[in-house]
Amino acid sequence: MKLSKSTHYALHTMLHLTLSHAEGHTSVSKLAGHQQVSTTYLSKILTKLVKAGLIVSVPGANGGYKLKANWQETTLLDVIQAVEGLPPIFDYCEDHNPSCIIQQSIQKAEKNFLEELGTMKIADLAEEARNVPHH
Amino acid sequence: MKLSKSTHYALHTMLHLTLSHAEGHTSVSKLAGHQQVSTTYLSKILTKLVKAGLIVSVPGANGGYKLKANWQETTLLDVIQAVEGLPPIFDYCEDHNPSCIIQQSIQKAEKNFLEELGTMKIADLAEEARNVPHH
DNA sequence: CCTATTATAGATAATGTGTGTCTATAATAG
DNA sequence: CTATTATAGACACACATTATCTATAATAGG
Ligand code: SF4
Ligand code: SF4
Repeated sequence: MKLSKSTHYALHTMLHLTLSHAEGHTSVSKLAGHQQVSTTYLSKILTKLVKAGLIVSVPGANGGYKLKANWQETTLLDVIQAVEGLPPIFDYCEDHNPSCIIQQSIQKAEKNFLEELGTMKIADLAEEARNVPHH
Repeated sequence: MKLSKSTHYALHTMLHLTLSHAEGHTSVSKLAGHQQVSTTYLSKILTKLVKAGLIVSVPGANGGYKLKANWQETTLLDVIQAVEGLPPIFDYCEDHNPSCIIQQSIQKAEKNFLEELGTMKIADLAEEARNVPHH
């Protein structure tokens, strides 16, 4: 029961891209500079965000990454699922008995958890982060 | 982001012990017989439940496991935390910046998730399971 | 064009965790 | 005393995560 280190990198990158959105593209080397992660490893994670449609990439000189068109709508859930794939939290159960009370109970809690993450917009977090020192 | 297979075994065992609570102790070999798991492996998981105080063990002939005294209060959260340890879902963050907005947001959702699991009593699940075919 | 820059993709390795087995020990009932 | 049962430790295995290295493709600018 955890969120991976990769997800942590992705969330920080999304927060940074949102805060510096007006400045155009940002290269992976600059994005990695804000965290303790290599450029090659971070680039693999960012490619997942690109394929999920959360950010846009431009190769070549002066290229890099920027947020997608309607970036204001992106939520924590979008980023988490882009990196980790679709859940499920209750890993072992392969849905082979829909009437099972254990499965039902955990999936109910899981659903609420994901829905709450789906209401948390990166743009809102960035707005709050402007007012607070960050490391 | 997942719950382990061991947790699955633990939940099924707790459900079974609750359903057959009137019958006294049950040996690990019988409990393992209801699932596809070896006795030695399941016994390690059950020992965690014993140390967490959720069940009681008696060694020796005619020994086995039974639920603790006020077994009606045990929740899904109790079982999960007994097996997996205390969370955290957001693994990488070691609490080193309480003002971080990412940490705050995820911990808020996590707190609600755990609280919901804390309201789900095994005894209630067992009561519902009596009315439904189970595999 | 040519070159520097940048993203992408593949192969590969290191690490850690979950899963599982085997064996030995301790405790209890009869 | 013996059979039964829980507990504990050592160990092995599979798998996912993390990470590095290298090669390739695409773009900007001269
Ligand atoms: S018994 Fe229930 S929880 Fe276990 S695998 Fe089947 S459906 Fe899932
Ligand atoms: S920056 Fe925030 S989320 Fe990342 S490790 Fe620090 S406190 Fe945790």
